[in-house]
Amino acid sequence: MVRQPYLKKGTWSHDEDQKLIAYIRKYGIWNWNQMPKFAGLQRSGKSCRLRWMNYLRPNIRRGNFSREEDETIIHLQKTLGNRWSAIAARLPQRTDNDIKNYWNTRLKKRVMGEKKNSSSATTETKSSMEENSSDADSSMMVDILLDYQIPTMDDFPELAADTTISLSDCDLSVAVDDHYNMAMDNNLVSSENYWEIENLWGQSLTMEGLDCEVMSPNSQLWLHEPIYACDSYYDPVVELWVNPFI
DNA sequence: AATCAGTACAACCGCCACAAG
DNA sequence: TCTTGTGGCGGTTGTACTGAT
Repeated sequence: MVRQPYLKKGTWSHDEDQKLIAYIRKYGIWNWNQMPKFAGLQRSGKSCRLRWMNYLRPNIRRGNFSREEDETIIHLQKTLGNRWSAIAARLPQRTDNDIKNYWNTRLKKRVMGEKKNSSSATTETKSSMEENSSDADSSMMVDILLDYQIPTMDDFPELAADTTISLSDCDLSVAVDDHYNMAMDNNLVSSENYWEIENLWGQSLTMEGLDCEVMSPNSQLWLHEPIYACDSYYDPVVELWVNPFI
């Protein structure tokens, strides 16, 4: 009988965070299920992934949602439903979990309250809504987001695509996916352009010059996999976090 | 100071889609 | 075609914090 290794649950400690950050910075993301073992973490791959995606990943903005963000979330939730990842893709630096929590704890109540008020007040409806500046502002913001047009390779002549490219799974590609879908719906971009763009993101995220021998016993297995380049995730904030402890 | 209730946020769970063998 | 492994998503729960009593 194979004994399952002990897997820690619950809140992450500072030490665990540092281990995960340091490991990903050094070796990139190759396989969430295998990674914790080599990073010295007694966590499930899922737990590591979640922690990284929702908390440790660079360029994440946390808390203090602006009024524009509030209105954008409300609008997008109205149009897209509870598709938090799709909503997050339209709100730079916000995670789907963050948006979901924010919606469930605050915005939902606010919207419900507004609904109650609006249903009780039967008279002043359409005209007053059009005059409502915050609504107009947020509508404009949503329009801007939905109208966003993806750049083509012509916009980046300095990045002629004759290099070897491997695609990477990252939020940027998710965002590109969503923008692509929107753009395709609006006949703004061809499929050829899409792959050029996807490759463009991929280029900056492939790994280079890693010391494979020290990564893991089965490093050969993942050497060919598309992963985050360690340095592509460089971020001054993470640098601040990591360096004092290495 | 202690306790309780409400709130915000972190994390887990179960399900699904997809790719590879 | 089926099975298995992996990653992603949304719903839900757990936990820490804060303010009221």
